[in-house]
Amino acid sequence: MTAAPVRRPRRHDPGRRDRLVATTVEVIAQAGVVGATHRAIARAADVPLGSLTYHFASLDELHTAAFTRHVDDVAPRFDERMATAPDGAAALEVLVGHLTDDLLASHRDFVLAVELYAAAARRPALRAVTQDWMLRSRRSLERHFDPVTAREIDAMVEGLTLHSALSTDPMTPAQIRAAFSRFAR
Amino acid sequence: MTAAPVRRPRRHDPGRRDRLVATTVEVIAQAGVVGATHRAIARAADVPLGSLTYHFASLDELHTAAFTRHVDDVAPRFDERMATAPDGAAALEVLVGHLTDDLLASHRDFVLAVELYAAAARRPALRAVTQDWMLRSRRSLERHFDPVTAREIDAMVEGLTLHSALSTDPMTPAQIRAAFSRFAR
DNA sequence: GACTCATGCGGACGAGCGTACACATCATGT
DNA sequence: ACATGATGTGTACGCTCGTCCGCATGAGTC
Repeated sequence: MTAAPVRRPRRHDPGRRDRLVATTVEVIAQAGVVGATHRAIARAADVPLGSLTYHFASLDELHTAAFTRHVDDVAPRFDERMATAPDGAAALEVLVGHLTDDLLASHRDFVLAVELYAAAARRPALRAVTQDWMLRSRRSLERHFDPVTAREIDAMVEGLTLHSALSTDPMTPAQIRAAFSRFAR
Repeated sequence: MTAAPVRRPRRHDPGRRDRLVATTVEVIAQAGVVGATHRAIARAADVPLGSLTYHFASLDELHTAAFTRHVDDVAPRFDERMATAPDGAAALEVLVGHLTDDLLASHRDFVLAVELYAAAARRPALRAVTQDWMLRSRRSLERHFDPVTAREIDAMVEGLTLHSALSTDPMTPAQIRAAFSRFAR
């Protein structure tokens, strides 16, 4: 009797490519771009190593696809929240919620943003992804504010996000609200 | 006649440790933390590979020393500039100059900042370095503004830096000046 | 001048990496 | 039923990496 070789059953898996991109986003969030190796991603997605080079020509391409996906996931949600605010004052209040509830709750999104910025500083493809994200945020804010103000608010959101995520002494919701109230008409 | 082995002359080099830290800062600025390997740093500093492990127990320790040095280099300069401003209005104008002249000119400092943030999200030692930097910036701003406003300005500087460095469409000095004027009393 | 030890040097080791590729499998069109 | 090509799998290659370590050197001390 020959021992049956331990063999993972072959799997027909349409949409694996998409699933790999989604998994890569999570691996980057957990281990950074530096930790998002072919092998780490393959392990996380439970696929063989060779599957990655089949679906993506290079690791860079996979990273880029992951960041692009993340932006395409986050930007529309932000836009939707901006769209539901009836006026500028409500929009500012949405921003307060965005910074207190969402971002503080998910270290994940902060890591993804900052990993993208660092990678974008060195890789033109990712710089384009970042610029797209910034532009979409500004467009969402322009639902309620003029372009110049929208840009200032966008910068403020970025800065407060950083402070909230890395500070020992996070700002209170009241302080954040006060900061945004500078932009009220 | 035996060929003389090509041998770099041994060098007595006091302060090599400091020089290695300084070199590491530059390598990180050029190639990111990911590119700041023992070998890359040794090459840049023109020292043999073994010298790095002699002076630093691990690569992490060297990276941390590099970021610490960078903060100790940048923070006092910012504080000095704030100290020379006679009043709040002048301080805001210093910030405009800081964002238009200094940061746009040196991609270097932007890369170092964003690399630090990304690394800090994962490594407690670097998080402490980042928090120290943030605190010192706020203290500098408190020379002219109350603590709450100082914090808001600090966040705005951070956000505008990001936008200036990564945007296709950088803000004009006039726009930056207008943004900071929201904090004038 | 002899001793000592901090410092400097170069090579080596094992691990993990990106990528390539030969082969297995199966959905699909005929 | 068969052919075909897209998809899935396992393994191997060459490379770079962090770290280690034996040895060389020479400044400082007596």
